[in-house]
Amino acid sequence: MSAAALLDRSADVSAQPAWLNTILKGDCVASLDKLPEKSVDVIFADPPYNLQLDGDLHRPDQSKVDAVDDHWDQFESFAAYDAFTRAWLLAARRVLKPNGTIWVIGSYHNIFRVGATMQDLGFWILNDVVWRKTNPMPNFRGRRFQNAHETMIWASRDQKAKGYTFNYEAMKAANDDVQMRSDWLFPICTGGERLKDENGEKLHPTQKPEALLARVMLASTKPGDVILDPFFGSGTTGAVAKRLGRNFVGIEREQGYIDAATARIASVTPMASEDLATISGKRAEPRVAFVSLIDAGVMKPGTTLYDSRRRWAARVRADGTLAVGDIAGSIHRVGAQVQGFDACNGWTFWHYERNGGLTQIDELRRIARLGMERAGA
Amino acid sequence: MSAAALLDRSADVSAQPAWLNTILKGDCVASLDKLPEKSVDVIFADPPYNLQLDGDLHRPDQSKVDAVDDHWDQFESFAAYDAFTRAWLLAARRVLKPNGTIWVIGSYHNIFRVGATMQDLGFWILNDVVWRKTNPMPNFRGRRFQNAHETMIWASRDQKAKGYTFNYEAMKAANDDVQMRSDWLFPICTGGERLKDENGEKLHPTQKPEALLARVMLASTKPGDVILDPFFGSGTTGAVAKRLGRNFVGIEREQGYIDAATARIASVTPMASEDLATISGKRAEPRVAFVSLIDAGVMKPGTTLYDSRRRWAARVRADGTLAVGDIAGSIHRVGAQVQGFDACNGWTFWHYERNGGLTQIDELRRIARLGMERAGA
DNA sequence: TTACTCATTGAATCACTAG
DNA sequence: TCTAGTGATTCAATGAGTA
Repeated sequence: MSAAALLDRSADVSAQPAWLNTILKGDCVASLDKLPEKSVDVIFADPPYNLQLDGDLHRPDQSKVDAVDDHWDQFESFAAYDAFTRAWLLAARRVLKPNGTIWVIGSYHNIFRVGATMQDLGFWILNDVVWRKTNPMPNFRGRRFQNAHETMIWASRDQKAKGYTFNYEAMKAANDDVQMRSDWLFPICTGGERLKDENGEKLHPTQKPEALLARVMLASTKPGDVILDPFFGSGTTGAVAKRLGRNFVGIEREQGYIDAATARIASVTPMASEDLATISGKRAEPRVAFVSLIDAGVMKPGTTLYDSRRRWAARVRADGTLAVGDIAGSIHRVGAQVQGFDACNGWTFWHYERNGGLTQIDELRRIARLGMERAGA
Repeated sequence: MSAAALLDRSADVSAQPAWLNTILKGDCVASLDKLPEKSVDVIFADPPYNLQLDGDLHRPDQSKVDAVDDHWDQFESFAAYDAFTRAWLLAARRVLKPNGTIWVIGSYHNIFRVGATMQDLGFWILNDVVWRKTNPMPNFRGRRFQNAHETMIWASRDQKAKGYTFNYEAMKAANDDVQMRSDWLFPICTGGERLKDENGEKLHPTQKPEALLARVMLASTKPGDVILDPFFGSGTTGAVAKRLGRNFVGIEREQGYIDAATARIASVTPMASEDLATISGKRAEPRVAFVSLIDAGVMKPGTTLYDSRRRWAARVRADGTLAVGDIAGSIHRVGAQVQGFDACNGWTFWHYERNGGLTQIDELRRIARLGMERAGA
């Protein structure tokens, strides 16, 4: 989307639902049920794992606990946590667009149960991403390894949903031109970023760093997308969304957190849209048919094309197909056939003679695209 | 245990059960049921990952990826995999000493199900440990993050078992005198360490590096302890156990793997006991991504960067890319493009304004590296 | 012997559009 | 919804071969 279109969209308030860029107060599942289905692009969830179990929770068969069987209580609390997890994930799934994705963050206390439940409900895991902390809390007793990371699960709505957003080229460019890995290094949230209450104590026990949320959104959303956070807490998701030109919806039960998050988000200045622009790879470029090069006169029928090492020579025909001996077809099919491969990118495989050397025909496609832009195509 | 005591114990063959330092052939659960209860100190398990591949995958050069499609990795459903997991974990738990611990390694395909089942059965998770690979396989289609790690769960037999072995001081000493973290960096198993069959092909599709097993054993076992591996495969657990003066028991179904593992272990020379305390893992040079400077707040989106002679000015964007007019990309690509070169080291080419003069952004990288080294990057 | 190029490979749940 | 066609996509190591 161009910067101008983005501005238009922001200005057209009437087109936005009332819940956009607000915090819904109340229970997570009840609030999710009030949102329209298939209405958000990405969900970021940081669910609690130290649930205070309600007193009205009973064993399925009401039986007396055998004092020897000390697994019962454990099982009971796991079962309650699983039920809670299942309920909010189901409600969240209804709200997610078919090509939307969900991020859930957790530690070893809960992430395995959450991940298994996500799989059971049909979510399709794309990656598990490790947040490595530069400055984790030490292990004071010296009885375990220092717990220096948390785990995020990134999943699409279901297995066949392939159209999710992943800004591959931007992630790669940001990572010194090699693919972004599944292990990310960030400091924990401290200092000025950490919200404090009136006593100077930390407001929220698990406030996430904005850099973590920024990476999540830059990787899996576009400007103008809607990001839902069903456990909004101190509002990091909302603050980062606003800064990065995205829309948010928060759900939170406690008024104290809602007040703090509202003030926090109000003080955020959105970034200039030219700083939000992102690179996109060839996939986003308009398609060019090989035959249109012939139509435009930049490629003449009868021209001979070669692979980079002149192992094969092909003749361009008037209808935009190539011929090598008995083999004929598109630039891609013929390129694949002569090499004995299933597939081949003809644009980069075939070359034409220019100034005594060989030039990829992809160069001609680039020129054709410039012409298309001038024509406003 | 002193070295002398260890020698005594090795000499007293009659005190050792017949199954010690052998590979039991057969089904995992059936073989476990034949072992006496509470007889092993540590279990290391590398169960099938239940990969669900859909068709072939080719590299950009059209070569086919040799994926794990072995029959032992095929399960009909999540329910079938869960039943399998539950069965072997239950059988393993009976064999484990009350103060014993268990390690299970997996990927996002299976580890969440395994972890939840472990909790259901009463195992008490001590840590989840991330194995970060220095040289993971890339994501060839550019549709996800590079899957650059696997996860290990380390758990005690139950919550109240506090007497498990954890060699805290040895781990700390091996890690430059700071606590060993839950994220470990090792290369995958290649080169001379990788077992080959008679055709020169990899013998086992998922052979683990010895360095990984060595750290597991140095952390959670003492010399003379018994380590059980119920999915023995190529026998890495046995080879490392012998080298480190520990005893092993393996369980494996396929005779081919048993033969190869037996020969492999026979060729291992045990380390001198006085050397056992001084081993540590390899460490790698930290690499800094430009975007991490933004994450850390030392570089702000919207900042203008210049080359040393201010011939070009570029704007830093939120996702870690640079923009000069229509040109956008990584610090390296943009530096190359404005100069008309094929390549450019953006770290030394671009500068930022400081105290009225220009400073290389490489200076910021040096600062970031100091922080990363502390995090064991 | 050294330096360089080129081919190979590893636990992988790896497209998208037009008709 | 299905089919056919286009065409996008890789990092770190090892090891063989060559200059």
